[in-house]
Amino acid sequence: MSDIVKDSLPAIPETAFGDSGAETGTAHKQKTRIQITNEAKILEAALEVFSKDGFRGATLDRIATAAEMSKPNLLYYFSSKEDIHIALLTKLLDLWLAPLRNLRADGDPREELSLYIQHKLQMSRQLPRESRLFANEVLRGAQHIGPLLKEDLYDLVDEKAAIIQSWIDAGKLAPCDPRHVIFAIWATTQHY
Amino acid sequence: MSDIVKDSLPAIPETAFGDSGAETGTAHKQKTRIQITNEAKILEAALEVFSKDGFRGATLDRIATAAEMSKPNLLYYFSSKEDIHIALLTKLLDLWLAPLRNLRADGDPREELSLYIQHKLQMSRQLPRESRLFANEVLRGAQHIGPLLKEDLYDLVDEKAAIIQSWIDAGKLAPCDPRHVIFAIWATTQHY
DNA sequence: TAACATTTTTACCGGCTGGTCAAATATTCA
DNA sequence: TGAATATTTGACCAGCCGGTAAAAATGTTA
Repeated sequence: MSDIVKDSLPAIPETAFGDSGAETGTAHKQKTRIQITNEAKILEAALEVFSKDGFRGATLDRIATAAEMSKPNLLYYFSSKEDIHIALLTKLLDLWLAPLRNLRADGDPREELSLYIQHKLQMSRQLPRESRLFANEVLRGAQHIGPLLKEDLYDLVDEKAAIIQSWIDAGKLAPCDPRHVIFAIWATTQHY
Repeated sequence: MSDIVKDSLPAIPETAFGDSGAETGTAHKQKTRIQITNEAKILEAALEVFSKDGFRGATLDRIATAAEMSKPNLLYYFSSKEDIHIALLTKLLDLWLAPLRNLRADGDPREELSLYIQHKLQMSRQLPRESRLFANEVLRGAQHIGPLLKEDLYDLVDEKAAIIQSWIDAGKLAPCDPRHVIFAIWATTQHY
């Protein structure tokens, strides 16, 4: 299959999500090497399973098998199925929001929106499981990341919708609902 | 939420899918009134549940409850969970393909593609459950309608890709992979 | 109404589900 | 080393899963 968009944009950094070290605020115990590697294995397995079958369709058994681990052992690291799901979404949220974050008020609307779309498309091609994971979650009404989103997403959408509105007001862009623009582009995220 | 597209296109006919009467070929027994109404109730309930939770995530119990029916009673009309799912997809396949079918070779490329997109968007807004149902199915690799699709979809995509290619050859459209155009627009189907 | 076919319910099954518990094992470190 | 801690395992549970069997209830028709 040929590409509709060039693949050499900013290039999504695989290591964009760290966080396995010092926690802020509450003094957590230092994580063991085993803990770190096993939690990573579990989240990788969970990404595979959740992105394919959705939250309800996924099972702990399959996640455990994919992580090469017994189910009780898996539950030693995460206390419930929902716990894993939330941990996974939390870990990937910033990555998922990155394209929108990059939208700049200064700059040509057409160019900025085009960049945003390319960034989104690039992500859905390079990280299809992550894209499907969020597609599934949003599809089902964002039941699990609702609280998370409140902190980040709403402000972000507000902020970027304001930018789009400013372009409209300046006559640089045809009048339309700024939020609807963002949502419409979001819908394009998943290519399958 | 305001509309980005005018809602008064061809208007999707609710009764576009009949089929509850005479079967072609194999001589089926005439369906009872009760059969007709109950099968309709089940498919309506199944649409609700499958579109929300996907195939694996959906359960017969929930479908039965939604159809106000006991589970064994439900299984009197459809012999398995997969049976219901396939029946539902089959029933809605033509509806789902309709927008693409309408793409005409004669006519302005910009206008035709724009119409196609509007038709798709209209469908995802007016029939969100149906859209999500197919989105889910395609997302998981079209495991259940694979056979069905072979009959219809591949030919259809071939045919319409050829139309787009002819526009490119005639210099009416910027060069690109015609199939990719179709897939990109498909991705826009689900708005959530 | 009686014979018949259709529909619905009740009771059930084996396997899977998310999850617990306590015991066994491996690791760390004084 | 050995004690303390961290990890892993196996056995288990109540409830849900898709699905079955057969009897009971209902509808149809002569």
